[in-house]
This record gives sequence, C-alpha cells and structure tokens, in this order.
Amino acid sequence: MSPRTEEQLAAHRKAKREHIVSEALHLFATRGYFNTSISDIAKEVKMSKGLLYSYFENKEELLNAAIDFVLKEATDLNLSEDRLKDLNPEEIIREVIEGFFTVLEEKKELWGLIVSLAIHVASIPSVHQTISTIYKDLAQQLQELFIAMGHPDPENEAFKLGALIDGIGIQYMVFGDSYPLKKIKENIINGYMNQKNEEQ
Amino acid sequence: MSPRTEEQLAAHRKAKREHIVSEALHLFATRGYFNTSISDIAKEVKMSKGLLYSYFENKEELLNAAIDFVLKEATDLNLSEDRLKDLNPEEIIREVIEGFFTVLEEKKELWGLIVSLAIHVASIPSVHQTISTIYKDLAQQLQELFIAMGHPDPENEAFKLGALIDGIGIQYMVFGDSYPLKKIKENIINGYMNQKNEEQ
Amino acid sequence: MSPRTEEQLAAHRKAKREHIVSEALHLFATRGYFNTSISDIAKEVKMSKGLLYSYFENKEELLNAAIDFVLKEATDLNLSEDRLKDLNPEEIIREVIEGFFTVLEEKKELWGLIVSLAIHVASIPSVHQTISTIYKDLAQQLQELFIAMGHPDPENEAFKLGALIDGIGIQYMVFGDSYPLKKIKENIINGYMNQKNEEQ
Amino acid sequence: MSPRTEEQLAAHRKAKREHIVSEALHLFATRGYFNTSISDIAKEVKMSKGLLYSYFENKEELLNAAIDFVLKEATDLNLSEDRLKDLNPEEIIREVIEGFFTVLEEKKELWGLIVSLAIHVASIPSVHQTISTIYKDLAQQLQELFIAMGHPDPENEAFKLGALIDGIGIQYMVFGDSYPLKKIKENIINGYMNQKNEEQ
DNA sequence: AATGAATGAGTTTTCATTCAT
DNA sequence: AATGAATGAAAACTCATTCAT
Repeated sequence: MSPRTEEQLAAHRKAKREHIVSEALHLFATRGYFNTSISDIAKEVKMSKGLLYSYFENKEELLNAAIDFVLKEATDLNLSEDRLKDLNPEEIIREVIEGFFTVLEEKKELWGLIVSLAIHVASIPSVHQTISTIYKDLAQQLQELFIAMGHPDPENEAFKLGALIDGIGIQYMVFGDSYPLKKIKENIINGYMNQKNEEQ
Repeated sequence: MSPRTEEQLAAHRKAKREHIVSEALHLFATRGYFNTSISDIAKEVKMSKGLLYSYFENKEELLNAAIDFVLKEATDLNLSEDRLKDLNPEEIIREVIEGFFTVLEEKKELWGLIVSLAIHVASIPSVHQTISTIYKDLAQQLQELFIAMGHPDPENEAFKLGALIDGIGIQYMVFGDSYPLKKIKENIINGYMNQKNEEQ
Repeated sequence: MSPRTEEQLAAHRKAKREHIVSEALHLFATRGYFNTSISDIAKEVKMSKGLLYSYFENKEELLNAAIDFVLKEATDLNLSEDRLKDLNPEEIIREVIEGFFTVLEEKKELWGLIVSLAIHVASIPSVHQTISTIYKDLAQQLQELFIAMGHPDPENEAFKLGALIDGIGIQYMVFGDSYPLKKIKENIINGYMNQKNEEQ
Repeated sequence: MSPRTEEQLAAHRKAKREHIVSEALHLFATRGYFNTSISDIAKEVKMSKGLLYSYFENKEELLNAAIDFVLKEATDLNLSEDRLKDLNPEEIIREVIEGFFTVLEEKKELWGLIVSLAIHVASIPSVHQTISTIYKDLAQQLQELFIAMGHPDPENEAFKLGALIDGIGIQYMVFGDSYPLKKIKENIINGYMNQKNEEQ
C-alpha cells in the first residue's frame, strides 16, 4: 500500500505537505497565528514535531506556505483565465465580483484568514511581502479590466473595487449572517453595468 | 503633593489607569498584542508589574480596556454629533468621509489596531460583542444620513460605504504610502456629490 | 535578614551573579560547555531557569562571564605583583612556577577549563581574542624575567616555559593523581636554579 | 562491479568504515564534536543515516573510532618502530621530536583535534580511557629511551618531554604562525644533545 | 544493503502571574 | 502603594536513534 518508487514517494510527501498546510491554515484562521503552536499543528495532523520540521524549516515558513495556499485558492476562483477568455470586460467584472462573493460565502473562514494575516502579521516582513505582492497583482488585473472598459480613471476604480471587496469581507465577518450579502452583490454589479449604460 | 481625600485618590487611580491603557494600546498597535509583554508595558508606563496587576486582573482585561478606548477615540472623530448639527446630509457625508480619512492618515496605527482586533481577536466573545455593536451603530447612522438624502436604497448604501471605508483602511495598510489616499477620497466624495446632482 | 536598601539589593544581586558564574564554571569544566544545559545550571544553583535568564541574556553571555572569571582567578594567582616586589629574578621564577602548580593542584578543573576553552571554543572570535591576549601577556612577563636573569635566549626560554606549564596541565588532567606533579615541579625549579649555578 | 566473495565484502566494508571515520574526523575537527550531527556526517559521506548506523552503534563509538584514527596517524609519524631500529637513543629522541614538529606543521588541524578531544571530551569515560592509554604508551616509550640514554631520572624526563610537546602544540594553536616553531625545535633538540655532552 | 520517514526527549528561551518585602 | 525577584509552564526548534519498506 505504501509508495515504492521515487516519484510515488515525492508525490506522497507533496500530498502530506499540502495536508499540513491546510490543517495549519485552519488552526491559524480559527485561533490566530500566535495562539497556534507547532505542537497544536503536530497534534492536528497526527505527526511528531520533528517530522513537521522536516517539511518546514520553521513556523514562519509554514505560515508563508499557508498564505500562498489561501491566496491561490482565492485568486483561482476570482480570476481563472480560462473561464474568462470569451467574455467582454463588463462580463468579466461581473464574474470577478461574483467569484469573490462565492469565496466569501463558501470559505468565510479562509477569507477571514487573509485579512487577519494581512493586518495582524504584517509586521513579519516575509509575510508582508507575500501579501502585498498578491494585492498589487489583483489591483493590476482590475485596472486592466477598467482600461478595457474605457473607464475614465481605471487606477482609482481598481483600488476602489479592491477596497470594497475587502471591506465587505470584514463587514460580513463582523455582522455574520445578518449581513445582506446577496443584495450588496447585486447592487455592486448593477453599479458597474449602469455605469456602462450611462457612458454609452 | 500626593492626593489626600478619597475622591482625589480615586481620580488619581482613574487617570493612571487611562494612562496605562493608552500606552498599552500604542504598544499593541505597533508590535501586536502577542508581541507585547506585560513587562514591556510596565517599562513604558514606568511602574512595576505588581502595581500594574493592581489595575488589571490579567492581560486580557487590559486588552479589552484598550479596545474600548480605541473605539471611543475612533467614533469620536468620525461622528461627533456636535460638529454636525447645522450641516445638511450631503455635507455630513463629506464630513464623515473626510473624518475617516483623517483618522486613517493621522492615526494609521490606531486604525490598524481596530481592524486587527476586529478580526483577529474576534474569537473572544466579549470582544466580538463590543465590536459588532460599534459597527451596527455606525451602519445605523450612515443609513439615517442616506434616508435624509433621499437615497433609493439607504441600507445597502450604508453597508457599502462602511465596507469601502474599512477596505480602504486595509489597502492603505498593505500598500503603505504608495496608496493614492487623497485621490480616492476625492473620488468617493465626488461620487456622493455627483449622485446628488444627478438626482436633482 | 533580607536586604532592604538599594545598595544591599545590588550587592545581593552581584553576589548571586558571581555564585551562578562560579557554579556554571564548575559544570562547564567538568562536563564541557555543550554538555551542560541551562537546566543543569539552574538546578545546581537552585533557582528557576527564568531567574537565571534575568542575570544573563543567554548561554553564551554566561560562558563569557565564566571565561572572564577564570582568567581573573588564574592571573591573580600566578603573577600577583605585590608578592614579587622584593625578590630577585630566580626567586620570582620559582614563585611563578610554584604559583602555577598551586593553581593546578587546587583548581585543577578551573585550569582545565582554560585550556579546554582555548582550543575548543576558540572558534568564537571574542573568546580566542581574550585568550590569546592573556597568553601573550604571560609570555611577555616571562621573557622579561629571563632577560633580568641574563638568559642567553630569553624569548625562546619564555615560550618553552609557557609551553611546559600548559603541557603539564594537560598531562595532569589526563593522568590524574598518578601524575608525579611534585617531583616534576622540583625538577623544573631545580633546572632553572642549576642553570644559574652553571652560568656563574 | 560490486564485490562478490566474502573477503571482498569485508574489505569493502572496512574501506567504507575508514572513509566514514576520516570524514567524521574532519567535521569534528573543524566544527567541534557537539556541533556535528549524524546527519551532517551522513550527508558528507553520501550515505543514509541508517546505513551509517550499521557501521557504528552510536555517535560515541564513531567518536572513539575517530580518536583511534587520529592518534594512530600521530604516533605512526612519531614512533614508527621500523625506522628507528638502527639508531642510537639520542638519534631516536631527535627523530621523535622532529616527528612531532612535522605533525604539528603539516597537520595542524588534526593535532588541534587531538588536544581538543583530550580535554573537552574527556568527560565521556570511554574517551578518557582511550586517550589516557595512548598517553601512557607514549610516556612509557619515552621513558625507555631515557633509560637507554642513561638519564638519571628517566620517568621525570619522559613526563617533561611529553608535557613540553603538548604545550608547544597549544601555544602554536593560540599564537598561530607568529609562534617561532623552528627555533624552539632546535632549542629542544640541542638541549638533549648538550645534556648528553655534559654527561659524557 | 540501503533509505529516510518518524519519533520523542531534550535544548534554549520567554512571559504571565504571584508574592515576600 | 509599590517593587521586582521568583516561578513554571509553554514555546520553537534539534537531533540521536529506530524501523518499515
């Protein structure tokens, strides 16, 4: 049952590594990074601390892996290139926004972690670096969309939409299920659609 | 020189307590809660740890006091009722938005702490309670402003503005000084002013 | 019984610090630096690890304090200027050699530590620096004595005596009490006295 | 390509074992015993830890093997019986001393390790045993030479020469290349030659 | 024979909290 | 009221050794 060949072994290690990241992520998200010890994680994934340290040099590397993972998940849903190929800019914006709301609803915890880490752990330089890169990428992509849409001030609008998306995430976390997520989504999307109509 | 009467003593203690809270807040905001030790705080306020523990039962109580304090500061700046008495709704919205940006620029750290605590420490029930109350109050006040402005969907708009404000705070923290804070402020304010003009 | 005034407290802390250093030294010397844990030391001095860390920032600082201590002890015994004032060079050489053997017998461990550190921990630059300075000083002083004695090659003789002293220390450590320390001492001293007689 | 017969296998294992010892020695000498991990050694000799453990029961056994090896190297150079067969005692003493200085110059690192281990690791009983045996052998051999030379106190003189040799090694390590190794060698050899002349 | 995954006890270090003075 | 010495539990991290494959 156990893997024999080298490739199988490597695959096995990769799978285990991902499992660790995903469990660590869950703990970081629910308890906070500083409240989660390596021992907690080791217990959760049912392996020894020593073995855990053969996968990650230190706690910070594990944190960064978790951030990579979470951001990949998030951006996969938002801006998967394949899905957007045949759409026009307005439709893409709609897709992006809807994608974001889907993440928010389906992976509330995960999303909370992004923001939590973005702010709380920002003092760890490597973490700040990772996150600000992702933010810049997202802003860049949104800006290009607005350029394609002929928006008069694409840079500003990109920043604004990015901020709105983040803010809604926070509000949703604070208000919980009483937050009118669906209505706000409609409203934002319509805003961009109307805008287009007005411009025409 | 020391206070003699009981009232003076109580006042003295209250003042000292506030001083501790304010310094603790500053440390929490700059270094993070988990990276700030009781010893650090004692050193900052130049008193012994033992004496500090006569003001607060434990570190968590000090955290809660700090959260109370910070939220009072923030709301004071945003929505001080007195200043707004004679203004019309549009002007109030402008004031609110400008007030928020002022907080953001002048007390970046403080603001960062609010969001940080809002999300990161939200798992502590008492903290979540306090924060969601404040958020609800703010949403309520914004909503009333939009009602006064005759906005077609005041609830939604209130949530949206609240989210935008929070999101800009996050972006500002992530991007740092390269974030075009002023331009975005203008843009948002103009948005609400234009809206009015269009509606008129 | 406990100290009240600030000076008493400071003196008390100083005494305790010295006690720690001396016990740590003993352990380092008998077990080796890397084989002695902070826990071992804490147990030896009957205080908690935490308290120990209020005296020394880390293990290396404790090591350096121990080296300082040991070198002070050793040089005090070998070449205390006061004792040697009224003696002629031959008598001083005798005193130096006897002083060295006294250190060796009374503080075997201590001496072992010097050599042990000289070689094994020499990779820590500050340690090597300190130790080579001491060695140079000793060689210089011996050389001056041989000059005063009219020795034909004082530099060589100083190096040789220094080496002999060190070597005897090592042999004594390896052979233990079966090593004929006293006979060798006589022999060396006589060697220098005979030398004088021959020259006359 | 692999060895087939049992003898070939045994030879192969022996060669590999020696290779491990030699590499381990190098690491111990440059980084220190406690700073060298089994993993480091395994990496250096390009085999797995498991296989390494089939050659040595534990780290201490490997250390002892390394000490054996290093001392054999050293004594081979000093006292190889064959070379000395036809010489008279004085010439042998000269050979011994010159042999020692050659080791010192050509294998400074190696020699440093001997002393380092002799003192620093002496607390490990098995190591102390090994080393003191070697020292006793050397002392015994020197003593016999002095007996053959008709020295009045051969035991003492043997200990003294042994000590001088060790001490010079230490001094050389501490002072580095500024140490007048050649002059001291001449001086010592001449001392024994003169002694002879005087006695005659 | 050979691998390296896996373990767990051990290491250094930190810090909230208590308490004798 | 005020101090800071003292504690001890817990954190991150290491490494000799074992064992399934």
